Amino acid sequence: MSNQSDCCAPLAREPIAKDDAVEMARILKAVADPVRLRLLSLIAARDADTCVCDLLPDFDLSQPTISHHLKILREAGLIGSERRGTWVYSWVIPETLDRLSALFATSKAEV
Amino acid sequence: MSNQSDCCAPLAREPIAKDDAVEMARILKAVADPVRLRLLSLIAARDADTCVCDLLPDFDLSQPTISHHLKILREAGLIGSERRGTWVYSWVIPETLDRLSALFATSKAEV
DNA sequence: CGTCAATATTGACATACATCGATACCAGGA
DNA sequence: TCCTGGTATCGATGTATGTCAATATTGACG
Repeated sequence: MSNQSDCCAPLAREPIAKDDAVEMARILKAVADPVRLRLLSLIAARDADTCVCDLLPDFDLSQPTISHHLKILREAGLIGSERRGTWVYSWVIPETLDRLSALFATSKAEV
Repeated sequence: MSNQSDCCAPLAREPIAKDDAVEMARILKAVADPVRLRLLSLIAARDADTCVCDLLPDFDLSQPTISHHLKILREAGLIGSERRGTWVYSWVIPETLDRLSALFATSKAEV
Protein backbone atom coordinates (compact mmCIF):
# COMPACT_ATOMS: atom_id res chain seq x y z
CA MET A 1 0.00 0.00 0.00
CA SER A 2 2.82 2.39 0.74
CA ASN A 3 4.74 3.87 -2.12
CA GLN A 4 7.58 6.37 -2.25
CA SER A 5 5.47 9.47 -2.25
CA ASP A 6 2.96 8.45 0.38
CA CYS A 7 4.50 6.08 2.86
CA CYS A 8 3.18 4.85 6.13
CA ALA A 9 0.62 5.95 8.62
CA PRO A 10 1.72 7.76 11.76
CA LEU A 11 3.94 5.62 13.99
CA ALA A 12 1.37 5.69 16.72
CA ARG A 13 -1.50 4.54 14.54
CA GLU A 14 -0.24 1.10 13.69
CA PRO A 15 3.08 -0.73 13.81
CA ILE A 16 5.17 0.43 10.89
CA ALA A 17 6.09 -2.20 8.30
CA LYS A 18 9.71 -3.33 8.09
CA ASP A 19 10.28 -1.90 4.64
CA ASP A 20 8.69 1.39 5.57
CA ALA A 21 10.87 1.56 8.65
CA VAL A 22 13.96 1.12 6.50
CA GLU A 23 12.80 3.77 4.08
CA MET A 24 11.87 6.33 6.73
CA ALA A 25 15.03 5.66 8.73
CA ARG A 26 17.00 6.50 5.58
CA ILE A 27 15.38 9.92 5.45
CA LEU A 28 15.66 10.43 9.19
CA LYS A 29 19.38 9.68 9.12
CA ALA A 30 19.75 12.62 6.76
CA VAL A 31 18.24 15.04 9.26
CA ALA A 32 19.76 13.44 12.35
CA ASP A 33 22.78 15.72 12.26
CA PRO A 34 23.05 19.25 13.64
CA VAL A 35 24.77 20.61 10.54
CA ARG A 36 22.27 19.13 8.12
CA LEU A 37 19.37 20.22 10.27
CA ARG A 38 20.64 23.78 10.13
CA LEU A 39 21.34 23.59 6.40
CA LEU A 40 17.83 22.30 5.78
CA SER A 41 16.34 25.00 7.98
CA LEU A 42 18.34 27.78 6.33
CA ILE A 43 17.13 26.61 2.94
CA ALA A 44 13.56 26.01 4.05
CA ALA A 45 13.17 29.32 5.83
CA ARG A 46 13.88 31.31 2.66
CA ASP A 47 11.38 32.47 0.15
CA ALA A 48 13.82 32.17 -2.74
CA ASP A 49 16.22 29.40 -3.67
CA THR A 50 19.43 29.42 -1.67
CA CYS A 51 22.90 29.67 -3.14
CA VAL A 52 25.46 27.33 -1.58
CA CYS A 53 27.74 30.31 -1.26
CA ASP A 54 25.21 31.92 1.09
CA LEU A 55 25.29 28.89 3.38
CA LEU A 56 29.05 28.53 3.81
CA PRO A 57 29.65 31.58 6.02
CA ASP A 58 27.21 30.24 8.62
CA PHE A 59 29.43 27.24 9.37
CA ASP A 60 32.94 26.69 10.66
CA LEU A 61 33.33 23.84 8.24
CA SER A 62 35.21 23.35 5.02
CA GLN A 63 33.47 23.75 1.69
CA PRO A 64 33.83 20.04 0.84
CA THR A 65 32.11 19.13 4.09
CA ILE A 66 29.12 21.37 3.39
CA SER A 67 28.98 20.01 -0.14
CA HIS A 68 28.95 16.50 1.31
CA HIS A 69 26.07 17.31 3.67
CA LEU A 70 24.04 18.91 0.91
CA LYS A 71 24.49 15.77 -1.18
CA ILE A 72 23.07 13.67 1.64
CA LEU A 73 20.04 15.95 1.96
CA ARG A 74 19.59 15.73 -1.80
CA GLU A 75 19.83 11.94 -1.90
CA ALA A 76 17.25 11.74 0.86
CA GLY A 77 14.82 13.75 -1.22
CA LEU A 78 14.75 16.60 1.25
CA ILE A 79 16.11 19.25 -1.08
CA GLY A 80 16.55 19.82 -4.78
CA SER A 81 19.53 21.52 -6.39
CA GLU A 82 20.29 23.09 -9.73
CA ARG A 83 23.29 24.77 -11.28
CA ARG A 84 22.70 28.23 -12.68
CA GLY A 85 25.86 29.49 -14.25
CA THR A 86 28.59 29.53 -11.67
CA TRP A 87 26.36 28.96 -8.68
CA VAL A 88 24.28 26.07 -7.41
CA TYR A 89 20.92 26.82 -5.89
CA SER A 90 18.89 24.65 -3.52
CA TRP A 91 15.30 24.50 -2.41
CA VAL A 92 13.28 22.37 -0.05
CA ILE A 93 10.97 19.57 -1.17
CA PRO A 94 7.99 20.09 1.15
CA GLU A 95 6.44 16.69 0.44
CA THR A 96 9.33 14.97 2.19
CA LEU A 97 9.05 17.25 5.20
CA ASP A 98 5.34 16.48 5.29
CA ARG A 99 6.06 12.75 5.37
CA LEU A 100 8.27 13.22 8.40
CA SER A 101 5.78 15.45 10.13
CA ALA A 102 2.98 12.97 9.50
CA LEU A 103 5.07 10.07 10.73
CA PHE A 104 5.28 11.52 14.22
CA ALA A 105 1.72 12.84 14.40
CA THR A 106 0.05 11.67 17.58
CA SER A 107 -3.55 12.78 17.18
CA LYS A 108 -5.30 9.56 16.23
CA ALA A 109 -8.17 11.51 14.76
CA GLU A 110 -7.69 12.62 11.18
CA VAL A 111 -9.15 12.88 7.70
CA MET B 1 13.45 31.16 24.47
CA SER B 2 13.43 27.46 23.72
CA ASN B 3 13.42 25.04 26.61
CA GLN B 4 13.46 21.26 26.76
CA SER B 5 9.74 20.75 26.55
CA ASP B 6 8.99 23.30 23.85
CA CYS B 7 11.92 23.69 21.56
CA CYS B 8 12.16 25.47 18.27
CA ALA B 9 9.73 26.61 15.67
CA PRO B 10 9.23 24.54 12.53
CA LEU B 11 12.39 24.25 10.44
CA ALA B 12 10.75 26.07 7.59
CA ARG B 13 9.62 29.02 9.68
CA GLU B 14 13.00 30.39 10.68
CA PRO B 15 16.58 29.12 10.72
CA ILE B 16 16.97 26.84 13.69
CA ALA B 17 19.43 27.95 16.38
CA LYS B 18 22.67 26.00 16.75
CA ASP B 19 21.83 24.69 20.20
CA ASP B 20 18.36 23.66 19.15
CA ALA B 21 19.81 21.87 16.14
CA VAL B 22 22.11 19.89 18.42
CA GLU B 23 19.24 19.05 20.75
CA MET B 24 16.84 17.98 18.01
CA ALA B 25 19.52 16.03 16.16
CA ARG B 26 20.06 14.07 19.36
CA ILE B 27 16.42 13.01 19.36
CA LEU B 28 16.39 12.40 15.62
CA LYS B 29 19.42 10.12 15.86
CA ALA B 30 17.36 7.95 18.17
CA VAL B 31 14.65 7.41 15.56
CA ALA B 32 17.00 7.27 12.58
CA ASP B 33 17.27 3.50 12.75
CA PRO B 34 14.86 0.93 11.33
CA VAL B 35 14.88 -1.20 14.47
CA ARG B 36 14.23 1.70 16.82
CA LEU B 37 11.56 3.10 14.52
CA ARG B 38 9.75 -0.22 14.66
CA LEU B 39 10.19 -0.53 18.41
CA LEU B 40 8.81 2.96 18.90
CA SER B 41 5.90 2.23 16.60
CA LEU B 42 5.08 -1.06 18.28
CA ILE B 43 5.01 0.69 21.64
CA ALA B 44 3.13 3.73 20.38
CA ALA B 45 0.45 1.78 18.53
CA ARG B 46 -0.68 0.01 21.68
CA ASP B 47 -3.31 1.15 24.07
CA ALA B 48 -1.58 -0.39 27.08
CA ASP B 49 2.04 -0.33 28.17
CA THR B 50 4.24 -2.78 26.31
CA CYS B 51 6.30 -5.50 27.92
CA VAL B 52 9.80 -5.90 26.51
CA CYS B 53 9.09 -9.60 26.26
CA ASP B 54 6.33 -8.82 23.77
CA LEU B 55 8.73 -6.93 21.54
CA LEU B 56 11.52 -9.49 21.29
CA PRO B 57 9.72 -12.02 19.06
CA ASP B 58 9.21 -9.37 16.36
CA PHE B 59 12.95 -9.05 15.75
CA ASP B 60 15.73 -11.33 14.60
CA LEU B 61 18.04 -9.68 17.08
CA SER B 62 19.56 -10.70 20.38
CA GLN B 63 17.96 -9.60 23.63
CA PRO B 64 20.91 -7.36 24.54
CA THR B 65 20.59 -5.56 21.24
CA ILE B 66 16.90 -4.81 21.80
CA SER B 67 17.70 -3.70 25.32
CA HIS B 68 20.35 -1.38 23.93
CA HIS B 69 17.93 0.17 21.43
CA LEU B 70 15.28 0.68 24.09
CA LYS B 71 17.82 2.48 26.23
CA ILE B 72 18.57 4.88 23.38
CA LEU B 73 14.87 5.61 22.91
CA ARG B 74 14.59 6.17 26.66
CA GLU B 75 17.55 8.51 26.83
CA ALA B 76 16.12 10.51 23.96
CA GLY B 77 12.92 11.04 25.91
CA LEU B 78 10.85 9.15 23.38
CA ILE B 79 9.66 6.42 25.73
CA GLY B 80 9.37 5.81 29.44
CA SER B 81 10.02 2.50 31.15
CA GLU B 82 9.22 0.97 34.49
CA ARG B 83 9.90 -2.34 36.14
CA ARG B 84 6.86 -4.17 37.46
CA GLY B 85 7.96 -7.34 39.13
CA THR B 86 9.89 -9.43 36.68
CA TRP B 87 8.93 -7.48 33.61
CA VAL B 88 9.75 -4.02 32.27
CA TYR B 89 7.00 -2.07 30.61
CA SER B 90 7.37 0.83 28.20
CA TRP B 91 5.14 3.58 26.94
CA VAL B 92 5.49 6.44 24.51
CA ILE B 93 6.01 10.03 25.59
CA PRO B 94 3.75 11.88 23.14
CA GLU B 95 5.24 15.31 23.86
CA THR B 96 8.50 14.25 22.25
CA LEU B 97 6.73 12.87 19.19
CA ASP B 98 4.86 16.16 18.96
CA ARG B 99 8.12 18.09 18.99
CA LEU B 100 9.36 16.07 16.04
CA SER B 101 6.10 16.42 14.17
CA ALA B 102 6.08 20.17 14.73
CA LEU B 103 9.70 20.51 13.65
CA PHE B 104 8.88 19.33 10.14
CA ALA B 105 5.55 21.10 9.79
CA THR B 106 5.44 23.07 6.57
CA SER B 107 2.20 25.02 6.78
CA LYS B 108 3.40 28.48 7.74
CA ALA B 109 -0.03 29.35 9.07
CA GLU B 110 -0.70 28.23 12.61
CA VAL B 111 -2.07 29.10 16.03
C1' DC C 1 18.64 -19.10 50.62
C1' DG C 2 18.93 -20.99 45.84
C1' DT C 3 17.09 -21.25 41.50
C1' DC C 4 15.01 -19.44 37.49
C1' DA C 5 13.29 -16.16 34.07
C1' DA C 6 13.49 -11.33 32.39
C1' DT C 7 16.32 -7.53 31.59
C1' DA C 8 20.74 -4.77 31.72
C1' DT C 9 25.69 -4.17 31.31
C1' DT C 10 30.28 -5.14 29.43
C1' DG C 11 33.80 -5.88 26.00
C1' DA C 12 34.89 -6.81 21.39
C1' DC C 13 34.37 -6.22 16.56
C1' DA C 14 33.14 -4.64 11.96
C1' DT C 15 31.02 -1.08 9.60
C1' DA C 16 29.37 3.61 8.91
C1' DC C 17 30.12 8.48 9.23
C1' DA C 18 31.92 13.44 9.77
C1' DT C 19 35.67 15.87 8.60
C1' DC C 20 39.73 17.55 6.21
C1' DG C 21 43.31 18.69 2.45
C1' DA C 22 44.20 17.99 -2.21
C1' DT C 23 42.44 17.99 -6.49
C1' DA C 24 39.13 17.76 -10.33
C1' DC C 25 35.26 19.79 -12.70
C1' DC C 26 32.54 23.51 -14.45
C1' DA C 27 31.20 28.10 -16.36
C1' DG C 28 32.12 33.01 -17.03
C1' DG C 29 35.23 36.64 -18.40
C1' DA C 30 39.78 38.65 -19.99
C1' DT D 1 42.24 29.83 -24.91
C1' DC D 2 43.70 30.48 -20.54
C1' DC D 3 42.70 32.14 -15.87
C1' DT D 4 39.68 32.39 -11.90
C1' DG D 5 36.10 31.48 -8.61
C1' DG D 6 32.31 28.29 -7.15
C1' DT D 7 31.29 23.54 -6.40
C1' DA D 8 32.08 18.44 -6.41
C1' DT D 9 34.85 14.30 -5.82
C1' DC D 10 38.62 11.55 -3.74
C1' DG D 11 41.45 9.46 -0.21
C1' DA D 12 42.66 9.36 4.47
C1' DT D 13 41.62 9.43 9.38
C1' DG D 14 39.48 9.41 13.84
C1' DT D 15 35.21 8.58 16.03
C1' DA D 16 30.49 6.77 16.55
C1' DT D 17 27.34 2.96 16.00
C1' DG D 18 24.95 -1.71 15.60
C1' DT D 19 25.60 -6.19 16.83
C1' DC D 20 26.87 -10.26 19.46
C1' DA D 21 28.41 -13.56 23.29
C1' DA D 22 29.31 -13.59 27.97
C1' DT D 23 28.06 -12.07 32.26
C1' DA D 24 25.74 -9.36 35.84
C1' DT D 25 21.49 -7.82 38.02
C1' DT D 26 16.89 -7.97 39.51
C1' DG D 27 12.81 -9.90 41.51
C1' DA D 28 9.54 -13.89 42.10
C1' DC D 29 8.88 -18.22 44.02
C1' DG D 30 10.04 -22.69 46.22
